[in-house]
Amino acid sequence: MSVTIIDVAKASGVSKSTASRVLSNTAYGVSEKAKRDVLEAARALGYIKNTLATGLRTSHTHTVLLIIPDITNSFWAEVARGAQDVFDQKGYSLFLANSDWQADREKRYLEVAIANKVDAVLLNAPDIGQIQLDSLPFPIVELGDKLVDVAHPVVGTDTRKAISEAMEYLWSMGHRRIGMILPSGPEIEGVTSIRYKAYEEFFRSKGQDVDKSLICKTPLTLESGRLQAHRIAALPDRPSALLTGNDLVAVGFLQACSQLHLKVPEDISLMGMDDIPAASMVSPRLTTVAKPQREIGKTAAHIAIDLIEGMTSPAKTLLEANIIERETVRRVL
Amino acid sequence: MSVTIIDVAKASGVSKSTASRVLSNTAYGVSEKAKRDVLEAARALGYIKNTLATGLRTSHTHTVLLIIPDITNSFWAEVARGAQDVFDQKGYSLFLANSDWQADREKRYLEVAIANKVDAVLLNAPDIGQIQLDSLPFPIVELGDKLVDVAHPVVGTDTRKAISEAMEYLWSMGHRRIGMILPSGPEIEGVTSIRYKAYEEFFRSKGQDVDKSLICKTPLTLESGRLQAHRIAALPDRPSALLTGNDLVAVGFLQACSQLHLKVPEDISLMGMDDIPAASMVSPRLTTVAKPQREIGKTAAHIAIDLIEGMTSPAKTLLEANIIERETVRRVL
DNA sequence: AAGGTTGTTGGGAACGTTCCCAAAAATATT
DNA sequence: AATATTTTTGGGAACGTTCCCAACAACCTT
Repeated sequence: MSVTIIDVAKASGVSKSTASRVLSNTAYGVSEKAKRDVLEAARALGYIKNTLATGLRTSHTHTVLLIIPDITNSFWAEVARGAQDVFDQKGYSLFLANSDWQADREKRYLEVAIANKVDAVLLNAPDIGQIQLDSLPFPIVELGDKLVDVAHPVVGTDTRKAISEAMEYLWSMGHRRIGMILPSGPEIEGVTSIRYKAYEEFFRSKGQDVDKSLICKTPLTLESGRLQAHRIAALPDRPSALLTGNDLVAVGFLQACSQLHLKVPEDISLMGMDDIPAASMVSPRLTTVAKPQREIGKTAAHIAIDLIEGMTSPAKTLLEANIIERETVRRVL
Repeated sequence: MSVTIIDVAKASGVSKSTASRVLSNTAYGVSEKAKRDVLEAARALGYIKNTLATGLRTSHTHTVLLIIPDITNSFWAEVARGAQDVFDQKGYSLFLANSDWQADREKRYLEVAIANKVDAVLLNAPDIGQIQLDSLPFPIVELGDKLVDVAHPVVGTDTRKAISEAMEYLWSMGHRRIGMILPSGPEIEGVTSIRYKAYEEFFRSKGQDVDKSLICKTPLTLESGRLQAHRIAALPDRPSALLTGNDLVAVGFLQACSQLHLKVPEDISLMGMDDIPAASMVSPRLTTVAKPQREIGKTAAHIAIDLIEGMTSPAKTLLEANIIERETVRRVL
């Protein structure tokens, strides 16, 4: 079939042991000549190591599984790309899995991970209990903004800071009545409440009370962005700026605005969150706060590699979002 | 360490041979009782098969490598998703690789594929020679619109038909002067020329000559879309409709239009290609011809599986694009 | 009841590595 | 020159499966 280490050994006139020593660069205690001969023979024969055999023997596969909700979502695609780039560079191969937010699929993929003896797993899996994750035979790095401390490292965005910087930006542009659209649905990881808290905290720091009528919870979809535009347009005393839970909502809002008698940013300023590709394509181009998506993937990958190599790692890494100024926020007097 | 088939065998009081027989459902010639006992023991012990060992023994890993240019590009993300879904459902795991259009990376990944003994490879790799691909120890399915016949199956879009349907659509909306923006750059796979041919052919079928001044070649980016808008706005006798090489160009065009004295679709109709997510988010929402991205991934996966299982497969599968009517094409008299 | 047939079973080798251990060769020490 | 030390080497077992082959049991035949 394919050329094995034994073929290489024979061709270079040494035993498979020595051949293995040089080919797995575990090799100190091998003569220069032997080294050269083996390497030469390997190259000549086009030897490629069978990683299955290596993995079986060493239980070290140089393989990692990435479990994300949906690769089709640009956020996760960026995360995946970031992770892939560093794994690739470090000689690891990446398995990909889309969970579609279904706990049973997440679980099944973890079995795949065990079966394939991966060295580590990166995942976003809000639905899987910690107990289950802790008993796995490989290190885990979680992708998300989890608040609670868990046994494995988590890397995500510093949402609290992101919100407060976005608010500060709007404030600095002269906005005082700032509305907010929060994600509804099951209170996973306390993500909604951390946003709300940051919002409240911001106003408190400015010596203002929060006006609860400026806040609404809704699923973060295009459609609900449109709906909110209609609602807000009809408001007697509408906010001067709006911070939406993600870019999709903001884009939906924008779409509805062109039909309505609402102009952005003249009548209302709009700020999104995530910086999806479309954010720079709609018009006016959407001002938003970009999560460091690719950076999240990269950091998670680095942490995973550290963990694989037996080093310790930070329990929680929260990366900073940054504001992308475009055309949907205007300065008011 | 983990529980092996021998543990299961012991626990159920049979030999590893019988245990293997039932656990690898190669099992006819094993008593009902033994079957039940083994299954029961396996479940009780939480046995998960070591696929490395299986792979080493059988050289069948139930593993596939997908090499695409960039997962961050929604087109490829969709293809990946489609492939993943069917592989997943058929019990295959998917390795992901981003080549960034670099031939050396493509080659390196092929080595990874060999080293990991994958069962098949799906790739888009215009730069890799056929000779290299043909000598690989696993079936290959190529993703792309290749014209020439090659030794392995190709699945892609029927570009010719897509163009001619798009033209027909514009024609049916009353347009007669239809401009086209073609991809420039190295004439890979003859993709540009097939588009041009379809364009020419269409006019010929309508008994018209093509007006070469309506055609331009340019890299398919946002920026060149903007540039083209400026150029076309200044044209003395501008086309009534424009078919762009992809949605990105169309969106760039659209962006520039809002500053210019050019209204879409009132002054000029616009039709994109690909149906990227942003196409439905810009305003006016972009009419476009959608390639069956996810379907391409699925089909390629099915073909790969057929190939793995020793069945024959169609040499070339060209899937149909379909027109998504939105708001950038208007009917003229 | 002896032989034949079918159905079930277990032992052992194999897949391609790595790694332990002991042997051999080279070098240093007295 | 003999011994001690270090360096380099090769044989064989092991990783967890599958699969070939032979052995055994059970059931039919006649």
